[in-house]
Amino acid sequence: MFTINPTDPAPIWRQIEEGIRRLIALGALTPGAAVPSVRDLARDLRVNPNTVARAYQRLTEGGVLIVKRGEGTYVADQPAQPRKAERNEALREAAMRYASSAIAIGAEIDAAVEELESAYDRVVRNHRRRA
Amino acid sequence: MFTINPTDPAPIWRQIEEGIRRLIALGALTPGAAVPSVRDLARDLRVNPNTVARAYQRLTEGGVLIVKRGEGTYVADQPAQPRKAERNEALREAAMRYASSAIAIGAEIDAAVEELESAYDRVVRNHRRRA
DNA sequence: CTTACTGTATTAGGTGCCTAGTACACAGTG
DNA sequence: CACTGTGTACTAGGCACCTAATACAGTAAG
Repeated sequence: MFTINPTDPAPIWRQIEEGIRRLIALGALTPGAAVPSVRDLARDLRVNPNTVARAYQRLTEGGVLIVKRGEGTYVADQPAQPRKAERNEALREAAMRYASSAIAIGAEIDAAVEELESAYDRVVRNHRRRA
Repeated sequence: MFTINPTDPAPIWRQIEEGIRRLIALGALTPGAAVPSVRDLARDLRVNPNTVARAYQRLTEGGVLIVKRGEGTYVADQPAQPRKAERNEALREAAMRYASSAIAIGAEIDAAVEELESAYDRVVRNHRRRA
């Protein structure tokens, strides 16, 4: 599905949460589709089941996933998207972090944009390849 | 000088380290310039002196700062820059994190680029204003 | 019913980060 | 000399995160 980066300062449960959201945004996970069981995904990612459960729980609270207890977890019929204002703010903060890092490294904006486009391509290609 | 984001999952000492590197890259801190004392910067950022000391120590080990014990800390005459290969890798990873987040949010690449350019502008302006 | 799979909850332990406090060695100044 | 301001080092405590192990509740299939 996706990978976990242990060196990333972001908590693993957040990486999983974002990974699921990304797959839905990319269309790799469609409404009603079954999501891997907590134990399966934990084994795949080599992570503790509790960590996966925490991510799933947050996604369920957020209206992205639907849990059928004893049966499994599924993508909601209409996966909830953050409000426009929240999306803009989240994007702005993410851009700010990237810009700060890039400038600290000594990268010009052109290089930063180019690398960003490459990254976008890579994520989309990676998705299509595994799909 | 710069600000600390307590909600950022990145450790504070790393934010400080990056902040100093950013100021040098922007020209706000020139070679030979004095850097705030550990206690002063700690008071400004409302952070424990140990945390600032840790960042300074890493920057000193990296050849970015020079410490004159009992006197103060200064920007090295020729601040060390990471190797080209390392810079590219760091930029690629940062771009990947940004792209992953942006896609998960549901942002198109155009919006991501636009927000990135805004962030770059903001960082540079903010520097010139305080300088 | 038994079995095997779901999600969920609880407890315990280890690690990294941050804070707080204290102490030491060095340099400059009155 | 004493005093102040440097960087540095150490200990102790609290917190978030991750892991590990175990147990419980619900669903489906044999």
